[in-house]
Amino acid sequence: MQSSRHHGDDSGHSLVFFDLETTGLDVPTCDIVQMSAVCGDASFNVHMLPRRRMSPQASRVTGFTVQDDALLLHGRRVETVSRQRALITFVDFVRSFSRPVLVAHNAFRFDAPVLARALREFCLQSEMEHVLSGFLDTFLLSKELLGPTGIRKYSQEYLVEHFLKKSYRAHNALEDVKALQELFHHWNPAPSIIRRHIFTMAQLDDPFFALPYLGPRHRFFFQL
DNA sequence: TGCCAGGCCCTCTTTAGGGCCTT
Repeated sequence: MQSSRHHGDDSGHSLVFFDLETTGLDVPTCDIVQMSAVCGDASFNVHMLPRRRMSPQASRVTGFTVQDDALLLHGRRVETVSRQRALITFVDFVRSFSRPVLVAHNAFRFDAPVLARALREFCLQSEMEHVLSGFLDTFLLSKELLGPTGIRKYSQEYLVEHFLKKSYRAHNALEDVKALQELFHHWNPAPSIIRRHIFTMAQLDDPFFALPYLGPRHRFFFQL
């Protein structure tokens, strides 16, 4: 039975902001090294040792390196849990909320498919699908929400600086999710816009699902 | 050892190229 914890929007969804730090940007092959989430005051944060080496670019951006089978953050060892344990506890965290939606910046292209692949490896995808109402991509949502305002840059770091007038430790997953939650509450988008941008894990593998995210030209084409 | 993507969008476009977003 699910708990009734609810920190969400007016449509009854709990918005669980999440972020992954990984060994690189290659969605089909990268490994997760940090997984963080926040929903209201509840937070989740685990580190895990990657199987593949960190790309130099990812190390430079995140500060994570691997040395002697230990994960280091800016040269300091951080505690890790097994990848399976990390994913099981994450599913449990998500399960503790009412009608949870996992929210991330660029979730559709990056965080959601990387998470789905990791869950699939440990046969946890169907369990997560059962628990989860869907994903929400704040990158795509912000384009619709802010496009008419003339904003031309949609990186999370820029949006946080622009709207919240502050900088933060970007690329630390826990700091990223806290900033994203604050940014989202600052925007306070209408439930209708939120609902329009929610997608399920199954839809990640559905080529036709890309339709709602296609640009005006494509949308016009399909309306013909 | 050494290096690393992909798909959409925009425009000085469509016989293309470059930028963005995530690490």
